[in-house]
Amino acid sequence: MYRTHNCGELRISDLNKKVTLSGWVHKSRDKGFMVWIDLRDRYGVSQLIFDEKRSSKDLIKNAKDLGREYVIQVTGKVIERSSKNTNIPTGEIEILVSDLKILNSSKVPPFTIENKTDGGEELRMKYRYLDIRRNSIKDKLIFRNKVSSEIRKYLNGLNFIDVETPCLIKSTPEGARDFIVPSRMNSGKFYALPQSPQTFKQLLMVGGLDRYFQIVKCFRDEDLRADRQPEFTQIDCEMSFVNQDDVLNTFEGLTKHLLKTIKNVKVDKFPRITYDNAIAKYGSDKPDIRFSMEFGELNSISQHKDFNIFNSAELVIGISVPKGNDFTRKEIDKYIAWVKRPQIGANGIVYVRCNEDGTYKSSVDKFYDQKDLANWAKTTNANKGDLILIMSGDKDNVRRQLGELRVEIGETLGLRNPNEFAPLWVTDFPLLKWDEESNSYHAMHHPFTSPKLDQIDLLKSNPGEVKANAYDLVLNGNEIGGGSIRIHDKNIQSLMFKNLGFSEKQAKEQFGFLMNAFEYGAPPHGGIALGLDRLVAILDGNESIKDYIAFPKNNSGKDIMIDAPSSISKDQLDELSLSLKK
RNA sequence: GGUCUGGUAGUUCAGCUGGUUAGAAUACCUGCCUGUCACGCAGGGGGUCGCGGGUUCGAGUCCCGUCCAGACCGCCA
Repeated sequence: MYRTHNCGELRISDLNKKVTLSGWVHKSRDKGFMVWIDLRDRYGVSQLIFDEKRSSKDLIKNAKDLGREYVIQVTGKVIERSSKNTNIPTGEIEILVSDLKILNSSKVPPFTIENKTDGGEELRMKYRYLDIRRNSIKDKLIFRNKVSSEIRKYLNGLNFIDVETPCLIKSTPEGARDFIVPSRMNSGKFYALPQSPQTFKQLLMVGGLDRYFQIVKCFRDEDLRADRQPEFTQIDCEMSFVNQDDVLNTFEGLTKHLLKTIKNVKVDKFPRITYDNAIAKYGSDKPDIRFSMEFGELNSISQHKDFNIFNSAELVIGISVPKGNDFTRKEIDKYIAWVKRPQIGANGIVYVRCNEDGTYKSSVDKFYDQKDLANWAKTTNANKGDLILIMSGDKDNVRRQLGELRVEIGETLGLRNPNEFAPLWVTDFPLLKWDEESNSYHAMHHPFTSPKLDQIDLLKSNPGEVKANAYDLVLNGNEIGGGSIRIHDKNIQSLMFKNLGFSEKQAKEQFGFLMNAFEYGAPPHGGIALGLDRLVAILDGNESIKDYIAFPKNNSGKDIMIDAPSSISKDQLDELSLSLKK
C-alpha cells in the first residue's frame, strides 16, 4: 500500500495515528540536528520530521540526501508540532518518520515548483508536466473540471444528451481555414478536422434526438492570441422545436447556474440588446457593461458651428469619463496618442472638462460656447468633475475607435473588476457581411443561420440589410458563445447559398447531405456553442486561456514539449501519395 | 503577411556614451547551525552574451542578416 492518507488531509485530530504517505519532496530544510521535508501531492503539503534524538542515524542521513522532486513513501506517527504554521491546513501536525522509501529520484527541475515560479513561459511549456505540479496550474485544471461537470449536470437535467460527432470530416470553403488530414486509403483525398460539429448537430435534430450537447474539441487553422488556440473546446448544443427565446432562456439558465454554483454570484435577468444598438452605444458587438460610459451622439448639437472636422464627419460621438476632470493634460495627451496608433487609427480626440463649478473648458472653445458644451454634457451623461472625450469620422470607424478607447479607459480606471460578472445577450446580428476582398457576401454567423422570416423578401433586394435570428452571449466584454435559429427549409437554405455566391452545383457538392436531410422532415431547430476555455478563464477572473488547457500550443501553433508539428518520413509521404514543394 | 518588444549563469534579470578578469538574486554543491516552514550563516562551482556576417585598435553593447519567443494588427463563418 502506497498510502493511507493524502498529503493534504491530516489534522490535529489525527494525532498519534500511524500513517503512510506518498508524494514529491517539495522542499527540504536541513537544520543539522533536525531535517524537515515538505511532502507534496495534489491535495496539499504535509511536513515530515527527522530528528537526531528520535530518528536513527541512517534515517537522518537518507533524509538529508533527498533532492527536490524525489518521489518518496514514508511511514510514521502523526505528532503535534511544537512550533505551528497557521498558513497551511496541515500546519498543526507533522509526521515523525520511521520508515523512508525512495520510489523514484529526480533531476533538479529547470524551474522552481512554486506558486510564484522563477520559470519563464517557454521553459514552463517545454516541461509542462512539471508546471502542472504547481498549484497555480493544477488549481486551474481542477477549476475547469468543476465547471465542465456542472455543465454536464445541468444539461443532463434538462434532457440534453451527449452525442459524439466525427473528427474526420469534410473541408468546406466557408469560414476559418481547416486543418487537413490526408487519407491513405483514398489517395489524393483529404479529411478536415471540424471547426465545429455544426452540420452534424443539425442532422441529429433531423434524426429526432431533440436535445443534444457535447463538450467537444474544435479546430481552426488561424493565428493564435492569448484567448485563441488552434484546438479549443466548445460546449456545443442544439435543440428542436424552439424559437430564439427558448434557446436564450435555456442558456441564460445554464450561465446563471454556473455563476451561482461556481462563483456564488447571483445575476438578474441578462440584458438583451440588438447588434445595432450595441454598436451604436458601445462601438462593439461584445460590450463590457460592467461600467457605463455609453456613447452620446452629438451630430445635431456639434455641426452648427465653424468646426470643420466635426461638420465634415459622418458621425460625432462622445463618452463621459467619470471623475475624468482629474486627468492631467499629459494623461489626456497619452490617450490621444493611444488612439492615433495604427492599431486604432484615429485622428485625435476633442475633450471637454466639466469643472466642479458647472463651467466647461474644452479643446474647441474657439468654436463652441458654454451652452453648446452643456448640451454635449447632457447627451453624454456627463456630470461635474467628468471628462467628455469626443471623436468623429466615418460611422463604422469612429464607433470602433471610441469603443476601444472606452475599454482602455475602463481598464486603467479599474472599472473592469474580474470578480464582477456582467453577462448580456446581443441579438439580431446581420445575416451577411460584405467582404471587400472577395467582393461578395459572407455569412456573419454561418450559412445555416435563419434570416428573420419577415425579411426574406429583403434578401433578394438588399441582402446586407437582412437581420438574422442569431445571438451572442457576452460576459465582461468577451464573446463566450454564439448561436442561431437554423434554417430548416430547403428552399430558404438554397436562397442563402445563392446569396453567398455558391452555384447550385457547389452548394450540392459541399452541403448536399444537409439539403437532402431537409427534404425528410427537418424540425425547426436552433442552438448555441459556448467556448469552454474562455468561459472557464473568465469565471476564474483571467483573460488568457492557456493555463486552463493542460497542454496548450505556443504563439506559433507549436507544442514545444512534444515538438509538434514535425516533419514526416519519405515513406509516410509516399504512402499518402504526397510530395513536398521544393 | 505586418508592427512592436525581448534573447547574457540551471532560472529570472542588470550590464550607461563601445574600453580591465561580464555581475546580482535564486537554484545547485560543501560545511556549520537545538523547531524550521521564503530557515539562517560561511564557502564553492557554474557563461559559445541565440546564430552568422560587418564596422572598429577594441563589440554583450553599434550596423546588416537570420533563428527563436512574447504581445498586438490582419485573420478567427
